Amino acid sequence: MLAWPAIASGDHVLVTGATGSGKSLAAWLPLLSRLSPGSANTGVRLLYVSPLRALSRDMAEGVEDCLQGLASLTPDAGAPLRIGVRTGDTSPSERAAQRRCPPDILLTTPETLFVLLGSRGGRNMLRQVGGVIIDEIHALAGNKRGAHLALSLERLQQLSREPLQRIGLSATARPRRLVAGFLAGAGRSCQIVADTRSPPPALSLEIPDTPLGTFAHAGHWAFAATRLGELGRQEGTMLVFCNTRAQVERVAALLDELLPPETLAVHHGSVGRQRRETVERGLKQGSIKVVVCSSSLELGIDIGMLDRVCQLGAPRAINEARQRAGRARHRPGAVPRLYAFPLTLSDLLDWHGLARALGSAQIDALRPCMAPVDVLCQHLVAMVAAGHDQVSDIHRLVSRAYPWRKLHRSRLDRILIMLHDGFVPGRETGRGPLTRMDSERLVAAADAASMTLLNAGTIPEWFEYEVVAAGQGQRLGKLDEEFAFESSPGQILQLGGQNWRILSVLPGRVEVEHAGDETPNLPFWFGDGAGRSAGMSRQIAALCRAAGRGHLPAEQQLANWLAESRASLGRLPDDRTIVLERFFDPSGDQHLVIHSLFGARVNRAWGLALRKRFCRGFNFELQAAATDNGVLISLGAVHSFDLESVTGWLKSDQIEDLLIQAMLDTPVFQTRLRWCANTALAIQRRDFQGPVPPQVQRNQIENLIARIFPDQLACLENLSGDRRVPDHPLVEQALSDCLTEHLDLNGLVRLYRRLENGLIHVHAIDTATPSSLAMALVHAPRNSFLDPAAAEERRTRSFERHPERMARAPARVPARPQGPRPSLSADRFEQQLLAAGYLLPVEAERQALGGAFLRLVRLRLAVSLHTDTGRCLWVHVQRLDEALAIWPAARLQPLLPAALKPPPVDDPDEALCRILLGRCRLLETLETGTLADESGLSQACVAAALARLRAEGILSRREQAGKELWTERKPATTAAG
DNA sequence: GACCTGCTGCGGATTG
Repeated sequence: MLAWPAIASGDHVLVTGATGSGKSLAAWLPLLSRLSPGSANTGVRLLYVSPLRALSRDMAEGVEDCLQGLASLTPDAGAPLRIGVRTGDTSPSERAAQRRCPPDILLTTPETLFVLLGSRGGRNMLRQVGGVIIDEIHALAGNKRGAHLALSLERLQQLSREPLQRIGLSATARPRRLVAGFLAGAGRSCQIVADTRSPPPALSLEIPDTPLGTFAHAGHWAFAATRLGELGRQEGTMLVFCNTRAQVERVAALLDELLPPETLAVHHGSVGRQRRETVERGLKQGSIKVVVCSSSLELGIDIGMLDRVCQLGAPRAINEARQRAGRARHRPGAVPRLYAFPLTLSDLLDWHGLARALGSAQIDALRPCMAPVDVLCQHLVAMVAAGHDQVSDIHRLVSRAYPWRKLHRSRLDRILIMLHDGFVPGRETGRGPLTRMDSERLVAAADAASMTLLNAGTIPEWFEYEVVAAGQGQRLGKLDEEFAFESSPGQILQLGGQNWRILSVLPGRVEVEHAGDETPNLPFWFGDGAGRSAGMSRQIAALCRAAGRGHLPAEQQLANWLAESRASLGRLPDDRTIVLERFFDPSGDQHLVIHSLFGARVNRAWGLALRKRFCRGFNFELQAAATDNGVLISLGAVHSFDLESVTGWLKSDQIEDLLIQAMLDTPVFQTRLRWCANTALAIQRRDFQGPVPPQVQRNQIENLIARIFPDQLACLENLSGDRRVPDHPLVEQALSDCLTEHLDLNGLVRLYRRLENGLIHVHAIDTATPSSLAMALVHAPRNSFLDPAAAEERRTRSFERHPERMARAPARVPARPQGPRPSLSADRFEQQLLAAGYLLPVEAERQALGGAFLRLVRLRLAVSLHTDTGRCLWVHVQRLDEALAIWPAARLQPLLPAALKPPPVDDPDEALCRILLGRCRLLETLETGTLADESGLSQACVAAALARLRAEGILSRREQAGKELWTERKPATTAAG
């Protein structure tokens, strides 16, 4: 194994390799062999940090076995090495024992390491540490949790009397240099040992008999359940991954009847810990055969060797697919197999993108997490409380941590001033200082140390209701605050695959009892959706580009769908193409879809920025939604714009400012600010009494906002122009989190630069009915909405309410004039004349209707209109008001009595639009030059009216042989599926 | 008519 010499050399080493490649052993063995057994025990010498408590626990057992194996080889080696696990689960008595007599090897989590560094006893334990293993480092390197760990490692390095060797383990780590830099710290070198021999997982696509569509039908679900039941009844164990907790519960309910009793279980983040551990044990021992789970069983904890892994829908990232597939046949050399259950056409496309990525060994790149202020605050308070009192020493230490390698001293000073001010400059209110400057020395507040220990870590808090079994007090799981709030006693709910009857809903707590087989409600949880990864999006876009060039996938349904989409849009969106599609709904509202395959974080940013721009341009709050495949903007009928100009409304250098203003209006900003304030210790999540209740924390965040950011809570009517964002490190951090985590600002700016440089092509098309790609956005789920309007208030709902033809006011519906009725043929001619606006004599003669016209003239229902440019047009008197507005100098023949001659309408532009629309309906296709010529109007005048009709979505334009052709768009129907 | 956002973490030191 290549890792051994690298680790034995004493360098920092990053070891990457597929799950089951033996990289754990490769890291542990050289380090264990170096620890001399039986030496005087003075402290921990080898530290292991994993992102999961359960992983540390499992690993301790594995290392114990390994040590016993080594001991049997060298029986006279003296006292065995002692192993300890320290996490939040460790009992107080065990903690005390570890302090008195530290183990040689300690396995822990990043948060507990921070806590240990924050106490005198913990620091004493850690002074001898010479090596640290960071497991599953990819789960930490790109986020605040990892940045937090990076500072802990620097503090550990300074504490330890030994040079600290760092070993990182990862299944997937890219960019490797970033992860290696993160592991070693600034200015230190790191060897990289990569095992690239892992075979790509095999995919089994499980496609239902009924064709897939935009949505999953009941039949598709039934197919998936039946097939999962078949697979589940086979020999061996099986995992079924779903993308949401709600979906896990739903699948479990469907599978329940298809599998032998007691062999099915549920595992996700809102199932109680005790139940989850029971499920993990049952799976490992084989008593439970099928577990339906969310990503809670994705990372490395030991659940034994699984025979089959299934995925409902499609994973949202390449690494996710790889990790999940790796759960099957978890042993070296075996090819993992993943049973894929696409439920929609878009899932099918995703799986083909994933197959490309897996086949070509692509993995998702981590995004670096740079210098988060809130994380630094937490460490600064802990460091000062632990006795660091010189700013220059602290600056030196902090800037060795990779995320802060560029930290400027003035920036650090500013943050220390904020802590000195108790987060609110120049105010007596708020909490007092956590640390203060006392004649060149830093001094911590009396409660600073305990605050850091009680509020360690960066994982944000979702205010959830605890579900508790009445009487026994057993914690069964958690419910979303909103779901719990809407629940009432007597209702049945399903949680963890079991049914519970609600007995009472108390603040923060729902008491339940077992509820047998009654039909339950399925809970919902509002989480944060990361969206599809950039790497996976690129694969899908590349696949679409190939399809656009005729290289359609072999899978027939997918090929048909892509071909059909290309036919209706004219082009498929891909990595170099954005397609703009506009259509009307049956009530006449306009909708714009930007087909952009760059993923939900880019599209969310795009939608919000456009929404802000529209809002300013039209003074109109419009509805919008964003998914991984596009943006939907719903407008009223009144707003007209040129479709091609849409991308030009934003400029790459204005996007950031627009998005800042857009984000300030959303609840996401307040939540992110609360998370930052929690991490920075500005607002405590826990105190000596236990968790601080949600309503108290919410009040505190409002108070904090009122002091540092009064504009944010001000009445909107008192504000004009942009809101001024205060110069406050926590506000800056919260905004940065909004723009780079919730949204992908940089991704959108890069996309816009490519648009502006012509590297991305824009294709615009007006469609009569939404394309099937657009239908996915028309029916987008509520988690994709970018505005506060509720699901029942969406403009897109008119597609469900009005299956009949698109309602568009006809150009004119004239009342029948009084008087003698003409003959039948004359009647038909009269209708045509009314509808057409005007007819050319040659057109009427061609139909031998000259006689019909003369009869109408005799009845004083029609006239010839001679324009001042010498054209002759036949016009019905009912439309003479419009005609005279357009041709005010025209001469009528025969002359009409004044009483019969109407005054011209007020709006000649509108009149021309109506007349031209009539011509268009008569002739089906119009050409600009011909129209100008026959009417005697200037080409510019005609073109302006046609453009207006197009902007309103009534006409569509195409070019043919250098000519501009116009047709009326067909009415929309409710195309679905 | 359907589809309806993942997971991970969490006192110490002393007294009675």
